[in-house]
Amino acid sequence: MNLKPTDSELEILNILWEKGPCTVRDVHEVLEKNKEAGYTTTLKLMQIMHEKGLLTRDAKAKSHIYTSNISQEKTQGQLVKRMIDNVFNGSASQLVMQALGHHKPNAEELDEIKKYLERIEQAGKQENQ
Amino acid sequence: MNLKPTDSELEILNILWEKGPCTVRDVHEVLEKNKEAGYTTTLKLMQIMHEKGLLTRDAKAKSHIYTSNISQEKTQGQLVKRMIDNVFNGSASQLVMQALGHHKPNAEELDEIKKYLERIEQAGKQENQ
DNA sequence: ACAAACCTACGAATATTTTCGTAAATGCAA
DNA sequence: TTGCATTTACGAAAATATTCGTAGGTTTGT
Repeated sequence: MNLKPTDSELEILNILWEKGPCTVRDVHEVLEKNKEAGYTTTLKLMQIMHEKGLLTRDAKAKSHIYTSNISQEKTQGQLVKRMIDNVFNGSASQLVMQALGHHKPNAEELDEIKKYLERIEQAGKQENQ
Repeated sequence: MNLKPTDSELEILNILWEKGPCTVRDVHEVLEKNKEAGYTTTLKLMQIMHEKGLLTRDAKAKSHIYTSNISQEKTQGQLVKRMIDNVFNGSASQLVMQALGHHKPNAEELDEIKKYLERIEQAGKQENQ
């Protein structure tokens, strides 16, 4: 699936990824904390997302229950890939540097990243033997 | 300046960042390599970008010469920040991992990233003394 | 000077996203 | 059952992005 969720759609996906299956009301209440929005606006958005295949829904209950139909990881991956291509001319490491420069990771995150790098490095050496 | 260039605008900005000041024709010829597009479409886009303040232009020459009015670094930074907030729930390191996972950096890039990380780490230790 | 080529400005059509009002259906409580 | 609250479906307005045609001006070559 070739995905390009809009900003509004992403807001909804984030809620569903975090909270799991939700009614429109559930989602709407979370959205309302951060911004003005009419209930039917949220409803319509989720209906459209359903049409697009971004969400599945269970209509058995009195209120329909929506679930994200795309994985958070895959979506993140595709958006990152798009950004590398469109904004960083294909250079993933440039993106990495920008991300690190802007938002310093804490010690724990640093460790995680370093381990990840070492694994990549080891794999690279293997290939060159 | 609060920036949110669209995909089309980003294509044009990328060209201007790489080639420096350009006429509409210059930009259009590069765009044409990768996609179908009418000349007046490119013209209109660049005019709108000029209105928005994304581009400056010199109308002295027979053909106007456009220049990006926003820095590549700053724009990249803002887009990365937006992605961290909207897609990775504020976690820069998650974005980093995704980026590294998708596009393995070569040895040189790896070195660069590791040095960067070490600098961050040292700075962090200083703070805790 | 004349025509061909090129450039800008501008309006408008098209597409997409976001928002909301209204009507119909459903569930619930008195 | 009757009325109120909630939900869905749907159409359409509003906002934004993209595309292109046409008119009018400038430059260039002959």
